[in-house]
Amino acid sequence: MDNVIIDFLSQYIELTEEEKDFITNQNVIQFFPKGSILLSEGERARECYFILKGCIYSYYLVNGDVKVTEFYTEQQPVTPISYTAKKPSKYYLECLEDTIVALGNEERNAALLKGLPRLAAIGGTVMQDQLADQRLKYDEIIKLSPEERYRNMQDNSPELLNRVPQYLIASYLGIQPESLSRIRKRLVK
Amino acid sequence: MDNVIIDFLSQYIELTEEEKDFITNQNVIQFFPKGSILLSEGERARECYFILKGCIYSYYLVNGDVKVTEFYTEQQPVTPISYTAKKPSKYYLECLEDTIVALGNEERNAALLKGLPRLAAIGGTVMQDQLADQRLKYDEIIKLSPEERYRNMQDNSPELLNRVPQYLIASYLGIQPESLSRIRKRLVK
DNA sequence: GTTTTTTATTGACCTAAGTCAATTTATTTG
DNA sequence: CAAATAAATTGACTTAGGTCAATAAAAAAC
Repeated sequence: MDNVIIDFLSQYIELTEEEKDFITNQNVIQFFPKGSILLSEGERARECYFILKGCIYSYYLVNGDVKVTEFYTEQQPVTPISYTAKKPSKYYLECLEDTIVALGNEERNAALLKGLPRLAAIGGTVMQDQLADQRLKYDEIIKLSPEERYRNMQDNSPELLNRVPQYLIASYLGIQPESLSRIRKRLVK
Repeated sequence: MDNVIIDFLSQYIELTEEEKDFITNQNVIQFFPKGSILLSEGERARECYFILKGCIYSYYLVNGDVKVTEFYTEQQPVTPISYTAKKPSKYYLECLEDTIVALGNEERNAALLKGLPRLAAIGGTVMQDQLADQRLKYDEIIKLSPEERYRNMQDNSPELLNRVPQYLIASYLGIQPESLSRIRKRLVK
């Protein structure tokens, strides 16, 4: 289970066996059952997560309607804006499945960096990658119709489509469940 | 003119007069006339920009159609994905007005950091802010209709609406110029 | 394994945005 | 400042997606 986090870091840096052990021992692992709400609107996040197993999604509640903005799965860091910005969150984080995460917070991350200063160097790169991903996601929404974005999901992340209920996919695409149902019908032809 | 960049940095760090002078002297300032293309699709960006005066916008060309994704104005850093990711750009950067920028590149930024190591500390914060902004922009597009987003622009950045031709605003909102014209007509009532 | 609840589909109708063409208004440029 | 070009508006019509209600299918709970 723990090697998920080692695999992730190994994309950015080569780790010795001792370093891997150190990281593994520092980790605080926690299990959340499906439906657990990790962060609510108005709350200030004091922890960030790295998903070892399971799925988390973020959403806004806009006059009672759920507006999904992201799905996170294995090997993805989940860093709430309210964690870095230190102010109340405007969105929710909820487990879509039973989920196992490695927990981060300020003290623990500081301790990890102290014991393994080489990690500091990759922090910027990870964030750069996240920023680039986020920009590309935004750009895609400007460039493509909901139907085209659904086709992109079929091509690029078909596993998500099986994992996530369709009405949440619809919300993620910015449309109603009925419309997604009709898009799917159009596409099978 | 130069104090634009000092003002920007002062949001994050307090600078002594000597430090301000040092930064000002390090700056490479360049003028680009309206219509200059700073980056083209397929090109690899080797420079990043900080806008002292003027306006830059980024856009994709999708089968001949311009799809605007961002407008940058005074006191904003413009860091192309292709600059950090070191691979060909998928979008264009063009000056909407006569524009004056401070130029950054790897050597110059390294020299700046060497002379003023305290600056390193704020790099992460600037990037965190940019990531948070980018996420919020994305979330807004999921949550709001084109009309609502136009109203948001009226409230939050009315100066942009005067500075930028309407057909580019339409593209930025993800709609056709005709539709924006009709939205505007609806709203005056 | 049957009932209950949740999720997905379908139909009928509505509406915002798209498309294409024509016209008006602003901006450039000589 | 007149001509040329670019930008914005308007009209007529199409279409993708929204809405509301009913039904079907799937999943969860007992």
